[in-house]
Amino acid sequence: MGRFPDSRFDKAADGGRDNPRATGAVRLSDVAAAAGVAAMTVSRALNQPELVSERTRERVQRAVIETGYVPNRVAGALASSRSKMVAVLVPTVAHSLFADVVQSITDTLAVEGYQVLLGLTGYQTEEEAAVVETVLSRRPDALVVAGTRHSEATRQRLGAARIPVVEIWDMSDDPLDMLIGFSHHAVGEAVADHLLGCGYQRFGQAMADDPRSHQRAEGFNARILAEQKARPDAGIKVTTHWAEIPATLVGGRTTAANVLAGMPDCEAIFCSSDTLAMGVIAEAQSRAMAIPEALAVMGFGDMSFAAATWPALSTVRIDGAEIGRLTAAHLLQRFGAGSPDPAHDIVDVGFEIVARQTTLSPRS
Amino acid sequence: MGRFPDSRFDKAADGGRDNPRATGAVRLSDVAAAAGVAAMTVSRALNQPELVSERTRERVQRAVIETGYVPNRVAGALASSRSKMVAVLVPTVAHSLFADVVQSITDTLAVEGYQVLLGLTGYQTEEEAAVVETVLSRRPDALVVAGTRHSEATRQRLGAARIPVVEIWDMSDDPLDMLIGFSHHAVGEAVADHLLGCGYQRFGQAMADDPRSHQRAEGFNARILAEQKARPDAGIKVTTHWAEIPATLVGGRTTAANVLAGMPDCEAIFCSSDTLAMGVIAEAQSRAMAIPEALAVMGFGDMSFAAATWPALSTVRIDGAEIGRLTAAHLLQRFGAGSPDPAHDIVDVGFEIVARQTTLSPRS
DNA sequence: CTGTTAGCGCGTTCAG
DNA sequence: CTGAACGCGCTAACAG
Repeated sequence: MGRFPDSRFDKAADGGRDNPRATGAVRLSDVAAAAGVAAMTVSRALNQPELVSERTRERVQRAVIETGYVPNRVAGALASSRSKMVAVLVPTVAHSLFADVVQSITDTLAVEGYQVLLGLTGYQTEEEAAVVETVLSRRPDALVVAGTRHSEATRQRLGAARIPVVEIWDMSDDPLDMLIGFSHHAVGEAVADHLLGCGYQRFGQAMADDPRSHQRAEGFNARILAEQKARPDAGIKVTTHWAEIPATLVGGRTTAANVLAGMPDCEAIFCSSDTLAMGVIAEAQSRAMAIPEALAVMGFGDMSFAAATWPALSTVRIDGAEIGRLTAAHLLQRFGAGSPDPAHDIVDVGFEIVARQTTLSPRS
Repeated sequence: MGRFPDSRFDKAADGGRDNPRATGAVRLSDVAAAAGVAAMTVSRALNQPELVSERTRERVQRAVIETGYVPNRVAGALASSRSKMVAVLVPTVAHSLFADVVQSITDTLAVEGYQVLLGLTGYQTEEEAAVVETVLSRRPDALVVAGTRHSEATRQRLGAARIPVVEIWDMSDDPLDMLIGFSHHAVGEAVADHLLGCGYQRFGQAMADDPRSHQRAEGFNARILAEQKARPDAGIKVTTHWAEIPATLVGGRTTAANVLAGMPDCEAIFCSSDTLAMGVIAEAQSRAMAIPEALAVMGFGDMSFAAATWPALSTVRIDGAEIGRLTAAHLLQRFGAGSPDPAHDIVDVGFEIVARQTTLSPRS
């Protein structure tokens, strides 16, 4: 009582209601009374209208509007053990890649009446464990998590939760449950192959210092080194520089400067994200280096904007929106809301240069 | 039963538990039994440890680990009518401005044990109404909403919800409850004053077609037109072009092209967001127009990255993170977690060029 | 400091 | 097609 200074938070100030209660909110039974039916009938009229006669349905709807009833899904969730919430765990939402994922999942689930419970894990496994626990305490109906590297505690909790779990944005031989992702190592390889195919020989990397960027860098380097061995006299070389996370334009610019300081004749720079690529491009512009004539820039993420801006910019494209949509579709399928078409178990994540399919593998 | 094809979703397959139940999850009473105490004691040991003797507390903690108990906050929320959730409603999360807000609020609330229920409203009042209703059905403890223009239905529901409501990112003479914002009209005016002060005379605007950008454009135009009247022979002119939402780099580039087509001698362009500004800069670069010598670019949002990239780029800066932190701080204060310092009712939203304070005005 | 009782508001189940 | 009883898992309020 009186936790808040102003009267609107005093529960006693419930106004002219007949039966003032703790929350002061309109309940199902209030609507039922107004409509002259049982509470259960109101519940049905709202959730399974087809089971209720049209006449009662109308009376209920009128009563709902009259009373200003807003269903209490907390109670509903407890009674039915279905929360209509999906937890979405991403490292950060302040990065366009993940922001797009969250946007897309949210939009898609909203259509089916699901809501998103957001969990931001940072890039640390430890923090993820804490977020997983809090999030699971809300009993979401499903959980989407970016990344496949989890602490043992997280794996256990996620297993015990007995809900569909979808790992996205990475590859794994041992998925927790379902997986919609791709190999970042393969992305790096594909980028290297592409650039080698273009005839470039002196490469720089401007990579964010996060686990998945490291994988892309490794894939890239592996291919470059292999080519060095295959053609030892071709003058192929590569240098890698790291940008602090979160990746920013400034970070991209600084890292580009570092790359060019160490390798002034660098021909092409591979960046771990679109944001960094923009920074690299900025640095190039400020040095009056034409793109891509003097310096080719390779991004990662949905760089359609950059591609349109600098037409010659090559880009590995992963459509975050599309990943989101697929994710949601699969979740819904598991919920029984979609068609159980087995063909949907094969997912093309939408690479432009790299195209790789992953299989949904429900835990046995 | 059997809604899911694989057995892990069959509730009967509860395994070797002594007392298989609907959800199959460990309950408070299970922990209580394991610890040899009453359920209530476990609840207290977890939520108000200071009220429990150290010895029982330890026994409980051991039992929690043993059983792998994850609290059910759905039940907790129903019983206590405190959900420990804060709803955050923004038009989109696929825009750096709002993504930063969400990131910041989430981080800050997490420290106090609150979680974010995300609601994406699009830019439409109508959609907002629907999102408000669904979100309120989860009974959040508070609600943060971007913008001050709401439908009548929304205003009513928000009022009836009897929770703290914080409007952010805009100004209003008639706030629903609390308000942490600023006037977009004033931002436009300040930008115009700044550019006029720099001696520019021929202005373009590249604005996103959303309500708040319109306000900034109006403020800008109002000042420019006033100056025109004051100095009719100074050759001051202005042209405004709109970019489709969501704002993209490509949109910025296209809009810049439109501006320059209609006003080839344009000296300065005011953009409604950092993203559009980046696109305008790109277009300028591709035309070999030096920035800011040939064309000055003015952004809006946290363009610290761009400022570092193009040092001469002027920018009205609103620190999204800071807004978030303030917002959260105020929420927590209302929750009783912060000090009820009345000085906190005055908030500086952190403009660099425009500095304006707003007052928190709890509804009477 | 600990335990007991009685709901929170709704959905499930089974009768009518 | 509609209704009544019961319980989801937890916490408020009180009693010891």
